[in-house]
Amino acid sequence: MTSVNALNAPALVRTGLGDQIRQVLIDRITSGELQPGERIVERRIAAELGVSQAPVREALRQLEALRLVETMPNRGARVREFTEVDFAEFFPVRAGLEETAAELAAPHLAGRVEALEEHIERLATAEGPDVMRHSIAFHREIVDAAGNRLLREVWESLGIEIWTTLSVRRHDTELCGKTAEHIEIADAFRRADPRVGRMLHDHVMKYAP
Amino acid sequence: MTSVNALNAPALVRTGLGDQIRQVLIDRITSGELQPGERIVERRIAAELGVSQAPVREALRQLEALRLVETMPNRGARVREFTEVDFAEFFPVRAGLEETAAELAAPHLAGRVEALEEHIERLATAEGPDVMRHSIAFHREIVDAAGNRLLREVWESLGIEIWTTLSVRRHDTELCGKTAEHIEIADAFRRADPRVGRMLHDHVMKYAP
DNA sequence: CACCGATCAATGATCGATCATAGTTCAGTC
DNA sequence: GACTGAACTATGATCGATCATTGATCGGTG
Repeated sequence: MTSVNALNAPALVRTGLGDQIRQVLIDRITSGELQPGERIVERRIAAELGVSQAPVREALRQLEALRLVETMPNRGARVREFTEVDFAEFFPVRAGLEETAAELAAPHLAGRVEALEEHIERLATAEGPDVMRHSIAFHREIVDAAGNRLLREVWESLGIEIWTTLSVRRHDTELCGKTAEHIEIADAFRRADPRVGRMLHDHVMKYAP
Repeated sequence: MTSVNALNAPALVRTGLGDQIRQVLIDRITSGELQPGERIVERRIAAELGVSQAPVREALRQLEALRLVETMPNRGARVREFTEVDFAEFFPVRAGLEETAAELAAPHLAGRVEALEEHIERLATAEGPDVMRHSIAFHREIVDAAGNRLLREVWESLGIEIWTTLSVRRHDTELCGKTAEHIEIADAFRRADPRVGRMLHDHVMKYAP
C-alpha cells in the first residue's frame, strides 16, 4: 500500500464485479450502444469484459430490477423496448411515493428547509446533465427526510434518475419552470402547508409525457 | 409424456431451482426453523438440498429483495431481525401505494365492483390462514384494477403477504372488523367516491402496529 | 496485560466446464 | 409446397473447483 492510499483511502470503491458490469451495461444502454430489443448474451459480455458468466448474470438481474432489460426463463435477456406505456406508468408511481414521502417528511422539515434550499441554489447554477442530477437530489432530500428507509429503498429501486432522464430526453420535457416549483414546495414545507404532499405529487406529474 | 400430462398439462410448474430454493427458505423463515439473526451459509444450504451454490445465491438475492435476509458484501446473508421499525415503515409505504392504486382504479371500478364483492364473499367464509390470503386478494384486485403494471410490480415487491402476515402474527392484530371496511370501500368505488383513495389508505394503516 | 502481526479456517465471489432447453436446419413424407 | 420430426446450434442454468476476503486464533512484544 502506497502512502498516497494511506492518506486518502476512504474513497476506495472495492465494489464487486457484478456492480461494475452493471454500470458498464447501463452506460451502453443509455448511450444507445445497446439498442432496445437487442439481445444481451451472458457469455459474450463475459468474454468481452474478461470475466466469467456469473457476475454478468448478477448484473443482468440488477438491470432487470431496474426494468432496463427483460428476461425470459431459459431465453436470456434483451434490452427493453421503452414504450410510451412504460413512461406513462412510471410517473404516477413516483408521484405517489413522493406524496407519501412529503406527508411523512412534513413534520421534520417544518421550519428547517435549509437543505432543500441548498439544492435549489445548486440547481440554479447547474448546466447540462447536472440539471437533472440536482433536480433529483432535491426530491431525494425530501424522500430522505421522510425517515422511512423502506420508502427510500422503494423509491430508489424505481431507477428514478435513469427513467426520468430517459423520459425527459425522449419527450423534450421542459425543465425551466421546475425551479420555481421547487421554491414553492420548499416554502410549503417551511410553513407546514398540509397541501405539500399533493403539490409534490402534481409537480412530479408535470414531468410525465 | 403420459396421456395424463397431455390432458391437463398447463398446470406444470417448470420453475428453476432458484425459485424452488427461495420457497424452501421462505418456509423455513416464516416457520421459525431459521431464526432471526441466523446465518445462511450458501454451501450449507446447497449441500443440504443437493444443489450447487449458484441457485442458492440466486434465491438469497430474491430473499434480500423481499427484505427477509440481509447481506453484507463478502460476509454472507443472515435472517433479518424483524424490528418494530421495519413493521412501522412497511405500512405507510403499502398504504401510499394502495392510495395511488385506488385513485387510478376508481374510473375503472365505478359501477363494476363485482370482482371486489366476490373477494368479500370468499373472505366471509374463510378461516385460518385463508383469511389473510383472501383479504390480500381484495387489495390485489384494486391494485390490478389500477391498470399500472409497474405499480403492481412495486406493490408485490414489498412482499405484501409475508410482511403483513408477520406483522399481524406478532402484534395480534384484530382482523374481524376488516370485512366491514372492505364493504365500505367497495361501495365507495361503486359510487365513485373521490375519498376512496384516502379510505383505502386509512384502512391499510389500521393493520399497522 | 493490552496491543500487534502472522497464520489459519470459513466462506463469499468468481471461474471454467457441463447439462438442459429453445430455436433452427433440413431431410423425409404426403 | 406444407408438415413432421430428428439432428444441430446457441445459450441459459447449473455444477464443481478455485480465488480472495474476512474474522478468529495465537504467539510475541512492550
